[in-house]
Amino acid sequence: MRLSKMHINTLREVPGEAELPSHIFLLRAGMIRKLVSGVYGFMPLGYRVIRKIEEIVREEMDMSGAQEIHMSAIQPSELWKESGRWTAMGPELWRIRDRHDREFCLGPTHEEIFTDIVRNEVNSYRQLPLNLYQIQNKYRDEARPRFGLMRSREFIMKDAYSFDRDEAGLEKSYDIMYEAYERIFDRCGLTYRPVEADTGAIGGSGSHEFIALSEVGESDILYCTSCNHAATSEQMPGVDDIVADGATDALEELKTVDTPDTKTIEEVATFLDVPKEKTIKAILLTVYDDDGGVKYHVTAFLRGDRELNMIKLVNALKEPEHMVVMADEAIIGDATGAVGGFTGPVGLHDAKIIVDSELEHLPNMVAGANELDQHMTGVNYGRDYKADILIDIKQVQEGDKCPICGAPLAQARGIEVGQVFKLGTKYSASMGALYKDENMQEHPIVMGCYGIGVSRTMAAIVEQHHDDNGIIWPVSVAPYHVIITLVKPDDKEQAAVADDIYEKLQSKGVEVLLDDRDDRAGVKFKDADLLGIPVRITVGKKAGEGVVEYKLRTDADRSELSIATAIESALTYVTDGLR
RNA sequence: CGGGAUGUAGCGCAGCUUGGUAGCGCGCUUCGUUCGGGACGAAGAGGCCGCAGGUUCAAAUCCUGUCAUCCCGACCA
Repeated sequence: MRLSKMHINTLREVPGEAELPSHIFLLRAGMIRKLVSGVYGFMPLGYRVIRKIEEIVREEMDMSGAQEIHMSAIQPSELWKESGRWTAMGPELWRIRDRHDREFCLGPTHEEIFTDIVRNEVNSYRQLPLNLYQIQNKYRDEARPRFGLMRSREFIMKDAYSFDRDEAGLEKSYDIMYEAYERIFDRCGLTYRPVEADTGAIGGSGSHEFIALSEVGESDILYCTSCNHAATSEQMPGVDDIVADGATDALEELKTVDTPDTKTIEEVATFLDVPKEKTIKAILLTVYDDDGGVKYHVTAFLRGDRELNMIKLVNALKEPEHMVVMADEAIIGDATGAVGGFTGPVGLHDAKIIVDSELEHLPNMVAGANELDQHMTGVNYGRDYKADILIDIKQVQEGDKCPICGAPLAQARGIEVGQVFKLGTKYSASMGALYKDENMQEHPIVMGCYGIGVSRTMAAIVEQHHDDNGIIWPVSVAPYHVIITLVKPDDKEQAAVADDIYEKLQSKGVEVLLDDRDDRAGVKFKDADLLGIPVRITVGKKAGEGVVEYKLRTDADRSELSIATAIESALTYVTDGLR
């Protein structure tokens, strides 16, 4: 492609809306353009990158035995009501109506659709296992779209669904997808880590997220420095501190003490001169029903220095996440006897009491007395209060113990580029996707689902591969492999050499951009760097002597090579980059 | 959904306090000189100053409302 003919518009200045490198450079390079908040279009070079990523995904999916289909993004509400997610998904589900006032949604994911297809078309165990996938636009009406392609309301996703006759089959399908995902992200040039993940609203029995490591990522992960166990910070199980300091045996008497103006854990601990580990923190929540009415109140208790993990709490309550919200202190106080800042587990009423498992073993704690300016000391689980639910609800943090081996955990941030789920029979059972076995017995099909955010992967690649001057695409996803910078397009000798290299590389299957624009050399160099084309061949002054300049985008050095050697080097580099 | 900020040319911004003919830089067009790391000069084109009300002789500027965009938080298959 000749740049003089290509529609491209690079920006010298950083658009005000962009904060992150991926967002800034993709906009500046003219690869993406925003339509409205969270909705982007892809321009020629950007769309080539998307297609490269899609092609890698396709190759690996096809090689893994999956078959590509294409379903509509428009989905009838009936299917979602059948699965129960029409209400469970909440406002993120992008709902639309047709002229007959019939309800639809723009698909945020396609479990319902694929389950529907399969229940209509699969009857026999002979048709299993089956893995269907598509690459298509998804819609989620995000509360807060951010960072360009990183969190958008419309995005490109590959979603795959596996159908097996039993758990053993699912395990196999899951492993195949897991391995395909490793190959896909390897080929995209990403540094990533698969981590154990929460199964969220989709439900199911097991899941991994593939996290592209990046400081700007929105996902928090924890990984063990010793055994390599890794999980999202929401999912990492807490390891309870077991206190065995002798005091364990001697349970103190329950006493109420005056603690004026000590609403925070910090203040209480300081006032009573005890470590925060000896205190109990209360968190008040309200669970709402579908009509917006109060279903019941919840008081959650944790050791004072801990943070609540909302995901664990919601999972323990078995309620849809968006129905559980931090409570209005005044309302919940009247209903349950809690007193803001002085809430404790002793003497509450009309509230579901959920207690972090750690507290079961911690003796003689300090907790709110449910009276203004008063706390209790010597609070012991079992003797003084009991939980409706006693379970791990604490947020695990860097330095906490690995649940597998006990070594300290390290924390990292990253971008979730893929996720694999073991769905089990959640959808097949509720939607009646059944197969008959050899004995004419009907069973629900055992499902898995597997997603890759294609457009988000593009952003993640840029986050990991850029410098101050622009993007540095890995060869595998670069919009073009080689850019020939023709310094003086009107110099016949230079133009001839550039054309020669252009033709020769293209004939070998290399994708080449020829920068024959009537611009100064500096402008072309800056653009080449911004666009991130892996190999640059500059045809300039010495073209007449058969010498050109060869430079890799990853590399600061340039070298002068003969035309033939430059072509050979480029070809080798590109071939190696494509593996 | 809470908090904060911003809407003026394709992009980046000034002007608003103190109302009086719409500005700057980049980009774009033309001409000339330049020509290997975002050149220089000259001449141009390009605006419902987000939108709607209000105050006023007069509103980009003051007031009210509204919409949009971004940031922090909440939320996030």
